[in-house]
Amino acid sequence: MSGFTSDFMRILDERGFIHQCSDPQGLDALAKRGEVVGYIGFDCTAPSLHVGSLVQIMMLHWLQLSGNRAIALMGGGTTRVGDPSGRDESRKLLGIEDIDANKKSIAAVFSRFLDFTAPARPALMPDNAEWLTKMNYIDMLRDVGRHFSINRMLSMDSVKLRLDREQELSFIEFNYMILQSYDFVELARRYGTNLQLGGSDQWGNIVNGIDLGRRMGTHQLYALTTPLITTASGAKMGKTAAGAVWLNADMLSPYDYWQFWRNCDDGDVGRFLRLFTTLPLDEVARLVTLQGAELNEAKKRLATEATALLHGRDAAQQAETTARSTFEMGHAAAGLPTHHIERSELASGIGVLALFVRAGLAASNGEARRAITNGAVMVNDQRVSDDKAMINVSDLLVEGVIKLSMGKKRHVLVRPS
RNA sequence: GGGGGAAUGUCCCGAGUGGCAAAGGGGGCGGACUGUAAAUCCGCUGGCUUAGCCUUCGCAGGUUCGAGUCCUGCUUCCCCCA
Repeated sequence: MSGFTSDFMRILDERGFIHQCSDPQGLDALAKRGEVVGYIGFDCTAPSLHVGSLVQIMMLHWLQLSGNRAIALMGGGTTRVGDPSGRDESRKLLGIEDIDANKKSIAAVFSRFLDFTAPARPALMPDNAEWLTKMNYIDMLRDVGRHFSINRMLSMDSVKLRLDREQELSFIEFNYMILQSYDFVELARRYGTNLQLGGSDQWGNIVNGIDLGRRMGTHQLYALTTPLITTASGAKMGKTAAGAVWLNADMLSPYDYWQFWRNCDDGDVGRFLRLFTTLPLDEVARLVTLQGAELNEAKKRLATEATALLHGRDAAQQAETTARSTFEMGHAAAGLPTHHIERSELASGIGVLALFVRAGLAASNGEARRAITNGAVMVNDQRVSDDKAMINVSDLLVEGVIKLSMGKKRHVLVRPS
């Protein structure tokens, strides 16, 4: 598997990004000459991408860094159709305004990983709505559709799994792979794109695109997929106490993002350092030799480096400092997620239950009440045992905040305003 | 077109003789132990102004003191025959 001569392929290989590749040697040769134009499509199904997409984003990052061209394709068109890959049920069809809003919100994170203004080979961010929405049905069938064999499409995993389980697969979803294949061809024509990257579940769709390219007369196209990233305990990566691990700061604070990495399994540290940070591999090798409690140092490094990539060095540093003073010194660190409340409201007093719900630490009064019974609730590090307790201005610490804790890990500051 | 099954706690799977806020899992959350890890053990896992009240078993009606459970109609899905 080794023996790559290009920086791009060597880095991807060494850091564990490669699952399948249609022609490793051919791609290596292209990359060696800096001639790779690679893209990844991101559908706009939510207002933010989450860590699940981070592997892909990191590949684009390395692609550009190694002197090739990276394209982040927004799926403004394909999202209107919905990818059935790896799903048991059809997605709800999203409204066009939603897709548009999602797209804008998603696009922001890429500037952290890609340079769109570089003088040489700047990264690009087209939207497949640019061409897909202009297609005419008959032309589409004649130009593109005739190259697709239904027999073969039925054998593709994304389709076959649904059919085997006798689960509904609508015609619109069935068309997704055709659109994705066509994207590849269109990007090849527009920008000289020759590589599509993606998760392992995208292999079928990508290879279809290569096939279509051959039939429609493009230059040679390549496919490269990443392994499915799971945690050491086998779970799909990307859950935390706060829910999904979003990349947008307004949906998951840099502090919580840092915590996500800080809390990873021991067995994941090395792999995650290679995939989600840009630390040199010898440094990674050194970090993973740490044993037992010392491994925590490696986790902090992972958290800070990964957070720095996404939210900037300052935010990462601040998250680390906040974590240290919260967990290692037990203070109400100012950098904790903060919830604002009217000063007047606090003056007249607010019940603990309501306050914890407002701060997002409990879903309902009942849940907060149960948490109190379980001994999980603390105000200013004092355990609360009375669910009728009232919180008011006298609870403000010298820092002018009230620290709420749900269990040992979830802390929020309440600040009057 | 005919016949037979299924739909349960708004995360999922799943039991449920007319007395049911409804067994059991998984997942999640919390606690203990640890290292903010894993494993293990324990608790919690409809809502509320909580001695009580309210809303839940596909949808709409009905029988009954009382319906997840019985009856009727409807919707969706699956199986068999055509």
